[in-house]
Amino acid sequence: MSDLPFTLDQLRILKAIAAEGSFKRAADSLYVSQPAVSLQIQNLERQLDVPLFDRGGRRAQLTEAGHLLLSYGEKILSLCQETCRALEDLQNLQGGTLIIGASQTTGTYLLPRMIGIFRQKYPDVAVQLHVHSTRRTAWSVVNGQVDIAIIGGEVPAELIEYLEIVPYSEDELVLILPISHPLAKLDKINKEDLYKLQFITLDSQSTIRKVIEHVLVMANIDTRRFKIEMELNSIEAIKNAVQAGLGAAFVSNTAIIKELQMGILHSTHIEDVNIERNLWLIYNPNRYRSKAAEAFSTEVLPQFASTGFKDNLLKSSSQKLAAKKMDISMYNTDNIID
Amino acid sequence: MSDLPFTLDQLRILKAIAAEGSFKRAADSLYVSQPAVSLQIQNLERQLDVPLFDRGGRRAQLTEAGHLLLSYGEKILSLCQETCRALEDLQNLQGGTLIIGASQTTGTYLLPRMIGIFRQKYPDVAVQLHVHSTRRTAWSVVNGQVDIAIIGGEVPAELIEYLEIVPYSEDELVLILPISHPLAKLDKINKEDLYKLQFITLDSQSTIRKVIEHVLVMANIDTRRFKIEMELNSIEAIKNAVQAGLGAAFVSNTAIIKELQMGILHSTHIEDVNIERNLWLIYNPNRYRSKAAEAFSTEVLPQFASTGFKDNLLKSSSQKLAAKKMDISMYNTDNIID
DNA sequence: GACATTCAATAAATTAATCTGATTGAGACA
DNA sequence: TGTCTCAATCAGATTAATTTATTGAATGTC
Repeated sequence: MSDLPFTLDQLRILKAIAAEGSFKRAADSLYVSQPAVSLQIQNLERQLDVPLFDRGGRRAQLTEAGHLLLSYGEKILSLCQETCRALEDLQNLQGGTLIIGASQTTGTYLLPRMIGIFRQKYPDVAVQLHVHSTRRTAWSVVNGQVDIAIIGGEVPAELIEYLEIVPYSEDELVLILPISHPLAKLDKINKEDLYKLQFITLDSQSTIRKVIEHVLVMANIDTRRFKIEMELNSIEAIKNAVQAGLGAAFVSNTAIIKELQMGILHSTHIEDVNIERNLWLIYNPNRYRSKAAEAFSTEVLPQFASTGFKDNLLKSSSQKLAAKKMDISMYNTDNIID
Repeated sequence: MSDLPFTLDQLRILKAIAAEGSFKRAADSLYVSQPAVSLQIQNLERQLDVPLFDRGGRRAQLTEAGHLLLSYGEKILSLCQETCRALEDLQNLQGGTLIIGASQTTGTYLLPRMIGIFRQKYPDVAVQLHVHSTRRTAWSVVNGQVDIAIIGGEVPAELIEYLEIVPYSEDELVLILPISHPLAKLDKINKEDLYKLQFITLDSQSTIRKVIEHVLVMANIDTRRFKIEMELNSIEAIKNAVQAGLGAAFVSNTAIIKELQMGILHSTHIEDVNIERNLWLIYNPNRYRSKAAEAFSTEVLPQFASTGFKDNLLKSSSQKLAAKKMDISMYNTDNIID
């Protein structure tokens, strides 16, 4: 098949002969027989149609063409070595890239800490964090743009069959109030008090808001009576708005750790209501799992997971889905957050 | 014997699969059977102990390691080719190959004449002419697939530092009309008449069209008022369309020499407007320059060049850039012509 | 949902390439 | 001239690579 007039082995032999100064010693240094060396060089000369050695005496002397090929050959072989090194590095997590997807809350408050831990262990792996809507994140995992992702919303139905979806942990949503607010003194507030508040919320399509409304409606709270002061699309912006006294908001408790410590926000619960959502780990079981993704999954993720996650992970990976082929594309990218 | 974990043939196969997007098509393009490809890739994966493809379905998708090996493999293979060229060149300067790149107009009308002259002098040099978009041509020069190229468009900014770019000559663009057209009797036509014409043009992304629009707008002509009858992607097709009376078009005057002689097209100018573009000679100063390329540059190119080209060439080649390491690859190939 | 198609993996058989061991011939040196 | 070493050559064996044919899975079609 080969259109190429030489092989890497032939270059290696050429180099060895040049280094050793004799076919015999080159053969010894390469642990092959002397005829093997002779034949390969003959092949090489025949394929290139150029003599590479002056066989005047017993000493092998390179011709001009031999020198030229040797100098190129050394470059080629060293590139080959570089290639091997690069591949090894990739295996040993000395290089490579880990791309993690997340929705806003987890991407902002949870993953940076995880990535910090990972980077301490594997400083040579470049980590990228892609924060997008659940929908878009799921698509990225399916088509391989993202290795693994942690999301708070439901995976679009059409993608479920292409993904491994593992319950990762729970995210508790709490009500935050300005510290100056009269209700901020209480540890729990009752349902009726909710109707008196001004709310600052995310977009109505966001997962967090959907979860909240669902839980509250289940608890016989009429969310339609809520007064919504404003809708913002950033959790940081909501926190600042609440802090400035503009109203109350539901946010993940992971988002306000710092503010609670500093005493600039107050968080509280609603009597008899617990607002929680599941966080899910998703990955594509039909794709090659990089070493970096493996290390992140087994060494970092469990530290932040709820109990049972590890078992879930193992179970799910053993119940491998039939490998289905994915050949559809995402057309409308949305910008729904969280 | 081989300590090397891959062979050049395996790299060739890997590259073919990546290019063709399938094992089967790669096998066809290499003139081997499909199992040969499969087996070689399996060997490669076994030797490297790393999967190179995601075999999710029928589609072959490179893994991270696959991409890494591919990018190194391309470098290695291109170095091998360079080696061959250097060797060919050494044995006989009348042998060897000269590969010239060009964009559509120059490749169709200018270079064939140049190559004819060159072949008279050096009948044993095999000359290849690669006609592609400016962008793709520039990439080919950078990675050594093409020795020298003449292009009409701007070199992509990211490649400028890897190329020597020399102004070569000017290409004048003229308006062509069917001989039966009422305006064909005039030597020059005035601006207002342009708005009455039906135009046949190249794609709006083509260099020629960009140049034309730019010059006309500078001359206070509102190109948005032009009636565009059709867009074709071949200059020959445009000429035929004009000849058939379907409309008028702007083309390089080098493209219509024959038609003018035969009297089947009429060319004209616009009053007070001169549409010209620069043609550039590009080559890669960091690569081995073949004897054939040298001969073409010094003996044929000057015959068609504008005055001063020779000085430019000398000046530029003396100001040799520090050899920069080229470590990027071209990802999206475009098909924009000229 | 059944059918035909296409692609990649596998199996078995064939062919090609490469290696080895033994031998021969050609310089180098005493 | 004889001896020694090296490289070339030959025949046989081994290994590697390729081909044809087949299977199974995934897609697309009606």
